[in-house]
Amino acid sequence: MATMKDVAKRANVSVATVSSVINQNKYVSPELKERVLKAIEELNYTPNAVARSLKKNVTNSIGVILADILNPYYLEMVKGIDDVALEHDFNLILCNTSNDWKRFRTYLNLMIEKRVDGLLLANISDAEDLREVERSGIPFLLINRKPGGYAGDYVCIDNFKSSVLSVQHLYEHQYRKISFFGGDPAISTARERKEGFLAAMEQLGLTVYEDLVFSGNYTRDKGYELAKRLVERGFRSLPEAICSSSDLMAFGAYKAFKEHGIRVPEDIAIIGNANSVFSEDFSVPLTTVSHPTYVMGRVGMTMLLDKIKNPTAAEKVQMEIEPTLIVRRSCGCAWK
Amino acid sequence: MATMKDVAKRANVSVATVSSVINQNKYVSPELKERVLKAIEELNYTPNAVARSLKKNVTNSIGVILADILNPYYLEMVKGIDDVALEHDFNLILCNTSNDWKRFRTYLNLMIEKRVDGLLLANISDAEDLREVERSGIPFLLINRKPGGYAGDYVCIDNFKSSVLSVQHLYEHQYRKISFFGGDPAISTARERKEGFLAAMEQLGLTVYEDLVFSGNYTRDKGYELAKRLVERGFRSLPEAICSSSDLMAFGAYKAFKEHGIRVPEDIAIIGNANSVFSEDFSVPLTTVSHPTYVMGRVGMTMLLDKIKNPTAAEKVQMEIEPTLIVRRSCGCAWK
DNA sequence: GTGAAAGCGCTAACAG
DNA sequence: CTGTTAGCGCTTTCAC
Repeated sequence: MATMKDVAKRANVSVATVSSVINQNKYVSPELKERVLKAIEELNYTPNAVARSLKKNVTNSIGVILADILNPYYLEMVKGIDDVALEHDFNLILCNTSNDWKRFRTYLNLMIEKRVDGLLLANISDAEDLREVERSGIPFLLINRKPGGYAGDYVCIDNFKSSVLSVQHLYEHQYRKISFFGGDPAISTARERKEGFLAAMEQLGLTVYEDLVFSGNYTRDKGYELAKRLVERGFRSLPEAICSSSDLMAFGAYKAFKEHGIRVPEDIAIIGNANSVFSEDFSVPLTTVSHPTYVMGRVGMTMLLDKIKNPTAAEKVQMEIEPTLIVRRSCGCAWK
Repeated sequence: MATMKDVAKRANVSVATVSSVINQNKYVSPELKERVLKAIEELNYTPNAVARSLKKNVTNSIGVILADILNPYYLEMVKGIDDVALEHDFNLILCNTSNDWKRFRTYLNLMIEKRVDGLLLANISDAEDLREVERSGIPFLLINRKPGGYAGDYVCIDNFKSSVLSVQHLYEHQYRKISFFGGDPAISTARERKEGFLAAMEQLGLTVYEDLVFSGNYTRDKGYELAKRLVERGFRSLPEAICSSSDLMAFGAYKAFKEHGIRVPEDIAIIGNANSVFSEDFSVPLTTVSHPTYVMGRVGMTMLLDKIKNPTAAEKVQMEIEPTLIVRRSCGCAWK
């Protein structure tokens, strides 16, 4: 592959001149410029970004660390990140930890070795996991997840609010006995959604029945299992509505109810969370909460680039993006 | 950030020795090794992969170019690619072209500048688009899509077969008048699915009604629109079944039929394609064809790494992975 | 076994 | 304005 030296030789100029015309940061006479451009063309020369990175100590690449790439929830977020990155000529190095701590460490180390200019971490629910990142000195920003009470920079969805919206809507439907299907308490978003549920219940003066509040994970199977458990306690003790922390659990719950002849929303209402693809095409169009993940990605990447450009800026950037309720049918709207 | 020189100084050895202990490619006496390791620890030294890349002319990174990252179809594929990459200490640079030719060129150029060791292209349906890639000399492999009659290396799903499976299954249900909802003919997978449909129809001796064969795109809206068109021609002229090239179009078609009181599968059967997430939770559990995209990703990355390791290997690697039929309810199974 | 030194391709003083 | 040159941090001969 042709190098700058080759170009310089062919154009009969110095490498400095070649560099100047490529970077357009110095005046070069039209004649020389012409010659250089011609040589570049003829040699099919492409600048070597590796060499440039070594020299300038900047790689124009960002490491994006995700807990689970199979989760469609992250799709729009990644697109938002990527769109902004490209606008600034940055590249994304994708790191999927598969919720595996060892994999996380491996990736983190690789990112440090590769000298990424910044790190976007979407997998941190525990401050402990940040130790190594901080030690590296690489600018970073938490996105989507964050440890409780985290004082550093982050951008995320207001998960607390997402549950509040759900509970309020169910309340307006006159439901009073509401069950909560929560996620994994090890994950910050799940903790926040639960807190939102409890706070909303209290604020509305509703009784929280301990045996109707569940933790688990965001999967369909878990929703199925929890609903099944509810059903087995007897039809009479069923809650009037379910506030689910994920759409997937809502899907699973529906399946369990259906198997037992319990109708949604006639016998029991359900609200999901996160507005996943296809939730509209669900057996009963799912009422859920929409999370602006694309915006989160864009904002996150923008904030990170700011930090990189301006590392000394003291002000913390903490941002929570507002979710919105998407009313469809599973909550009982258009039925009652 | 500490460099090798710093480590060498602190350990009172030469940089060559430090390099040797890091790469473990030369004998170093236990004492020196000990000292070096200690210095590395104390200085929190991390090797600079940029410098190494420059010297070794190898970056350990692969550019993955996708047409549309929002399409969940690619999720498992990317995971397959990433899993294999990590096993070999490679990183993925994610490039989402958003079906934009200019973006593709921009990314391609960036990948060449960054001197990726290989390119995995999931967006090529036209040989023309490969010109620049070939000129770059970077090892590459087409994945998922490929130009018709492409003679280079690729791995993809047998899309032809996916339609054949669908038609055969519909045939077994005694459906004879079958409509085809196709994708964008500019995309290779759509072309292949259509060819498979036509071939299967012919092979089974079924008549292909020109006005029941549609091209469009894989979206839900398009499915809705096409079904609507069908309905407006009159109930009597409706086909018995629809072979859809995508699940999304099947979802859209269902919606249109439902609005007109046409039942699936009682009045008309539908088979989707690609087994998207949630197709099981669809209003009528969708019969569809499963594409082993994770396997495709793994195989693709493995093949590419082989090419990188062994650039002179003359043999072409062309692989088509078999899809499988997923029978659920929309085809009429468990009803008739 | 260990170290000195050249050089990967580029940028950025610094001279001229 | 243009060219010379010293590195960026690392690997790898080649001597000792």
